[in-house]
Amino acid sequence: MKTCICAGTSLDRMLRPAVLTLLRDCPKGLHGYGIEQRLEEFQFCRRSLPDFTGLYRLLKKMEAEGLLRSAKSPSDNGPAKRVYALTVRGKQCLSRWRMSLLNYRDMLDDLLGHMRTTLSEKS
Amino acid sequence: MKTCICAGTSLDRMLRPAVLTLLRDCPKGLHGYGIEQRLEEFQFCRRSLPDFTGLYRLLKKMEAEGLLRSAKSPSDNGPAKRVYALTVRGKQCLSRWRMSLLNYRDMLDDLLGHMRTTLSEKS
DNA sequence: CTTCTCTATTAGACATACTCTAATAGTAAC
DNA sequence: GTTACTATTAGAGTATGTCTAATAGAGAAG
Repeated sequence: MKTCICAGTSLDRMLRPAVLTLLRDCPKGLHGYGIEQRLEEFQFCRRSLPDFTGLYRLLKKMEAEGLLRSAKSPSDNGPAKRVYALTVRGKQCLSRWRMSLLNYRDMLDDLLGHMRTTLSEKS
Repeated sequence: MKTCICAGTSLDRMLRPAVLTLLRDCPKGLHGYGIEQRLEEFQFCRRSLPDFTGLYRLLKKMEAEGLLRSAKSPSDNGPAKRVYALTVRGKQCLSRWRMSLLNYRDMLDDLLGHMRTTLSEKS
């Protein structure tokens, strides 16, 4: 039997702002593999790090959207990396994300309030 | 130009727990159209109510998953309705959702903390 | 009777943001 | 040469939506 979504394996839409935050904190840029590893710092990645494939595709998409720029960079201990860094638009995007996530938190609190409300009314 | 996701139009995964909550509070059951209207009470639906098609499909899926049961019911002022009500598994699912959403809120707070942290370090 | 509005559901096509499986390839240690 | 770590990509599938559009009952307005 499949596990129900209510088990809460992951919450979407947190990866983009997390990537933007990591890159803001690392002006020299980061490559996909390095980003993946640093995502451990975020609580929403504790259960399991996001899928590599998905992350790499997201980075390409964000570059196409003008939020990131990238350059190939040779590596000492492996194949060449593609290093991503924030653009000006990426920085603007990050600050808008902060407003949106605050709003999301309010929505979550509201929903949790609805869920609790009638539970206590029933008791 | 398309608007960026950072604008925060909506947050996924809130519809299922909201539907379960509405049905918990209405033991006689509700039909799709009625659920749609009551969703206005939830803050995450303020901007725009979810699409009818999506809601009806969700209800069918949740019934197939054993979370809801349904029955046809004639209507005074329109075509017959399909009235949905919670099953025991649906109630269990709802209480697990509460735990998951509390966890989501912690993850969101953590992410917001990361976003703020280095902003203040920079100033 | 026709048209409009409100009620009520369904179908098809698309978008987004993931996941899982798998392949490819460089470097270094053993 | 096999294993381990680094690094990226491709293909298929899933979950959760959106938009457009069709169908259909019932009551009111003209």
